[in-house]
Amino acid sequence: MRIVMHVDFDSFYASLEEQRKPEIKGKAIVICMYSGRGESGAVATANYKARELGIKSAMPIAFAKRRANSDTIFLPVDLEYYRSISSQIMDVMESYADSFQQASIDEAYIDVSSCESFTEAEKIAKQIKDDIKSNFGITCSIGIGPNKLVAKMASRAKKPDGLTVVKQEDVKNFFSSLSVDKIHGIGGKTTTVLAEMGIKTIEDLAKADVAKLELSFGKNKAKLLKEKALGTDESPVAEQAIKQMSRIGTLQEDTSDFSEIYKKVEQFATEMHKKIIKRKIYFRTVSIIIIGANIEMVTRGKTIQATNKLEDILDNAKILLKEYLNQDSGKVRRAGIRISNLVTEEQKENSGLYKFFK
DNA sequence: CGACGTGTAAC
DNA sequence: CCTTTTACACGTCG
Repeated sequence: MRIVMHVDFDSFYASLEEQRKPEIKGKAIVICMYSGRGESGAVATANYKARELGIKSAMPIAFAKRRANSDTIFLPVDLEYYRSISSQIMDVMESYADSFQQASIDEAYIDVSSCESFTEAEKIAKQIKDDIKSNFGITCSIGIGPNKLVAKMASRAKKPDGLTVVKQEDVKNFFSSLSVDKIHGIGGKTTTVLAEMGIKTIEDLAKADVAKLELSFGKNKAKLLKEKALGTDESPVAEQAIKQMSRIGTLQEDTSDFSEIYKKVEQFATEMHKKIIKRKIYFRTVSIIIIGANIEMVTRGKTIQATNKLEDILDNAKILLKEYLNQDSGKVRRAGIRISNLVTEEQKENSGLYKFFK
């Protein structure tokens, strides 16, 4: 039996800004991602004061400004700073872990199965919270459960600065009160379809007929939904191998001019190339990502032999972009690049051997 | 089955 | 009025 902890830093970006700018403490704070077109952009994080005004992550900045009052602070993201602090906190947390998994810049799973009991795990959680608070001046919310799914849902149950423990025998009771959209992995679309089937609570979902779920969701997802509703999750706490890498950005203005768009793609490709060389990663697929003036996203990709050369990204991106602009229509608002089908050096060598012996 | 493009979801 | 990055599942095509 495992004991898994999920740690979630409370409105991380906003908390860090508050921490280094004491004069804004106590105010509504909105951390913004600007696209480079004046005030256009989206909200990355809003602190709890700002959330009370109805300002939420992913909301267009223009919307947030309408909801803001004269005391609301708007700041641009400083990702480099957040990343450096995040990595320091991750190091601290990892020191408490039997195994560790960073889930994002502000979330991590800590396997503490070597604890004799949930009570002991809870003590460690308190230590972690104190440790983070005294060393970095921010709070976090922690959930403890028998697996990652339950731990994650527990950490969300009480925020900010929460600590929630859900033992195996408490899972059923903890879940029964919640609506399906509280399950990690069930978003708006799935919730709507489930509601049409008369399934509203996690309890409803746990009792639902799998065959009926399969009609709407397909075999795989139906099974997954059912498992989640029962609080089952065997996935281990372990760092996941990276499978793809992408960069995308907004153009100065909407355009269908090849060289304007390619300039941006080239810039992203160069940055990404540095990263894969440093990490000794090879790729097999190059894709361009295009978001039109209508905000619809399109991707066009091509798979080749494993490589790590910048030239291979650039050449393929160039071809794909030309093809796209030739046939498709409409102006482009945002453009970017993705490499996927990532392989390690070793995997690349092996695929070479396979070819050799074939 | 692999490749490709889209949709859903979470951050 | 519209950000960024990653993962995964599904349908389709050859």
